[in-house]
Amino acid sequence: MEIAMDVSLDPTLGCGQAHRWRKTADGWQGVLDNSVVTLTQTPGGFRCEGAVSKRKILEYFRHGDDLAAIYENISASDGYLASVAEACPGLRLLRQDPWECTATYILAVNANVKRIISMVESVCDEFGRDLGALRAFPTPGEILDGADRIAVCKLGYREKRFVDFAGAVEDGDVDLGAIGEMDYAGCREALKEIHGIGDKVADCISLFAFGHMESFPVDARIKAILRDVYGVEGTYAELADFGRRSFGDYPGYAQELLYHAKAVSLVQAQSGGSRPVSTL
DNA sequence: CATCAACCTGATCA
DNA sequence: ATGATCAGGTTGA
Repeated sequence: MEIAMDVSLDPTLGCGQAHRWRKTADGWQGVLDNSVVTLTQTPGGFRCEGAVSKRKILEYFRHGDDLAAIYENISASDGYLASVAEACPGLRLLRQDPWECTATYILAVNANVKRIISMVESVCDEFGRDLGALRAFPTPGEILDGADRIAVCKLGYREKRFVDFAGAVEDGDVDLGAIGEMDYAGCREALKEIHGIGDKVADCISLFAFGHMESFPVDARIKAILRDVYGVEGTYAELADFGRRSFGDYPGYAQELLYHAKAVSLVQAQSGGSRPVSTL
């Protein structure tokens, strides 16, 4: 199936917002709507091999986002971001499944990308349904049914949080559908009620699963960029607010671009690290 | 309300 | 080789 879209698969699937995409010789392989799919870049978008509906693909890649308009808006807000946007065309935010996104970001706490991937994969290997080349991300029920085997996944102090979250979803104590109906502030607060979810993870889930564009997650990397490039330091709330009022109408996209720019070492080339550091 | 040590695990660095 | 430090934070005091 051919998908026409303004998108670059490499930064979009490889930037760390989703944790199960792997670049193989054939293209990007992952699981979408419980089907194994392989995505290959084309000039006008990408080709998708696998049993998934076009509707699901378009939804996952946030087809409605007008990337040109978003990049233009962001670029007008800030010179550094303009250079980042120009250097990284086609980076899209994804709309991830709320359950999987929340569960994986509970695992992502205080761990590097490699470790996050290893934890997510081990959870899929241990509990997920066999889909052929890959396994599905497990359902809450599948995790609870095999909870006595959870130790093999080596989740550390995330283990109890992960199983407890599965139980809360299964029991209806956490209603992700209802959280999806909330505005950004409500969504964020509701997510923070869940043990193991703090400011940063709540913002990631608000952005990557619930599509709240005003979310500006501040992790260690973003914090370093705000300090080194913008000379800003402060508490989580202060830094997130700085991001929200500084980068146009799409703070979430701005955050993802800044994050990716750091990944490709643009910060050193652009900042020079000469600006004074101030507090808010 | 801000600060801070403790926390599982695995990788890197001295 | 073996210990310190750190990595996409959160919690609880």
